[in-house]
Amino acid sequence: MPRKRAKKSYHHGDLRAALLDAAVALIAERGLAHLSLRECARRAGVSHAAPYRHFADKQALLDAIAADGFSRLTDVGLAAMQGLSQPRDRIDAYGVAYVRFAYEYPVHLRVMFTTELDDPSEATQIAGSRAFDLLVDSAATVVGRETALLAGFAFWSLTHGLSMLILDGRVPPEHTVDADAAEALARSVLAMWRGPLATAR
Amino acid sequence: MPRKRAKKSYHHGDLRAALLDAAVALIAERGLAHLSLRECARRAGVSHAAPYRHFADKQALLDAIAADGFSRLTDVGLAAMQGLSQPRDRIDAYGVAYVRFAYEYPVHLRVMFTTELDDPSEATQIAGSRAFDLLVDSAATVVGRETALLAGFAFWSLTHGLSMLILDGRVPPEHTVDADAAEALARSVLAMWRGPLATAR
DNA sequence: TGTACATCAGTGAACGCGCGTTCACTGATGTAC
DNA sequence: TGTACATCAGTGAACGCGCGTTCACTGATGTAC
Repeated sequence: MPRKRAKKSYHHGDLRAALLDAAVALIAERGLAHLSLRECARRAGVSHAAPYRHFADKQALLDAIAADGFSRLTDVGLAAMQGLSQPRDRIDAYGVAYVRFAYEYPVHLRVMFTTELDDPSEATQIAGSRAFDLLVDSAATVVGRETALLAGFAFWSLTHGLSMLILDGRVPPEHTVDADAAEALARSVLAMWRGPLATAR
Repeated sequence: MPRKRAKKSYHHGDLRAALLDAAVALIAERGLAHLSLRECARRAGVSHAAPYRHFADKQALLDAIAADGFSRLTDVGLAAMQGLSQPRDRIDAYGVAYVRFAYEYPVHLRVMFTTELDDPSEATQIAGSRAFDLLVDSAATVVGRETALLAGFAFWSLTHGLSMLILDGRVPPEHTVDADAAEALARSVLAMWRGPLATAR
């Protein structure tokens, strides 16, 4: 369905976005291994050669999903931290937002961290670094720059691990009935750990 | 190459194990999406129909890798905990062993937690539960049974997250030059967090 | 405002490929007597 | 120990399929004048 106009034209309007949506839906249904450009084209209501006007090849499609995911993650992280002045609060907020993002965009998160994407574009690598740097920078304001990297990794491990376990269905269903439940689980898990980054609770 | 004998017989000797090895190597090289039974057969030096004497289909091969991985993980976890009397030490040892396992068997870990495996066999599910229960049971001896599940999840998240980040190459290379370096990183990360499960350090 | 034209985003046929799976088969193995 | 025979683990041909990618093409779009 064209986004901007409903003309009789065979021009799609926003095929690129439609293909990305179709790809994400397809991966959600059948898994990364069964993603196919032809099926994406079919779902977007377009011939199987049309995607090549927007993506050089299949890898480029995956790359776009990853880049999109990283920039969304950075966005929700920044949004969650906004208005909080205490560094510890900011980091906690980022962690909770991370898990919520995982719950809401599971396919994106999986593609962001898949090794099926052979060589990510520079844009994707930069977007990925930004999401992580945001975390390390925040950690630095709490523990100091010299241990910030390690502290950032530790925090990243915790939130990333919880996110992956949720994605893989390893968490009892009652903790993931909806995004709010997942977020509550994230808060509990973060609270279990009283590290140098933890807020006094 | 036959394991037991070097006869002229066309019987392989241990084709099942050879196929599993080939599959793991193939996934390591090309990714899960490019795993193919025919290529595994080729690498095992056998006709493309032979694997069907050992695995019902491609999913069954994946399932076997996952089950194998879970049981290995449980084994290394138990081995690491053996001889340690302090519950906190035992849990820490399990976490370090987990990360080391991830470094040494990255393909197994990925298959264990992939959603490409549509419906794991009962054996695989049981093996998976055992690995996790080991963790929760240990946690229970420290924090008590009522919060053990949550504590177990938190600890699992941390070690699993760090493992996945290592697998995905998100950790600076100097921390993963070998298994010992990865293990040292695991110790540092675990040490960053002083939770109810943490050893007094 | 109208028109000529370059550009762009689609089409549909065609290519070659490797895959999963089935099937009838055959040669090797191991066991009962 | 020797032999007959059931079972087992391979073979190789064949099936149908969907895929990624290319190509010459055409109709729509937007812009310069």
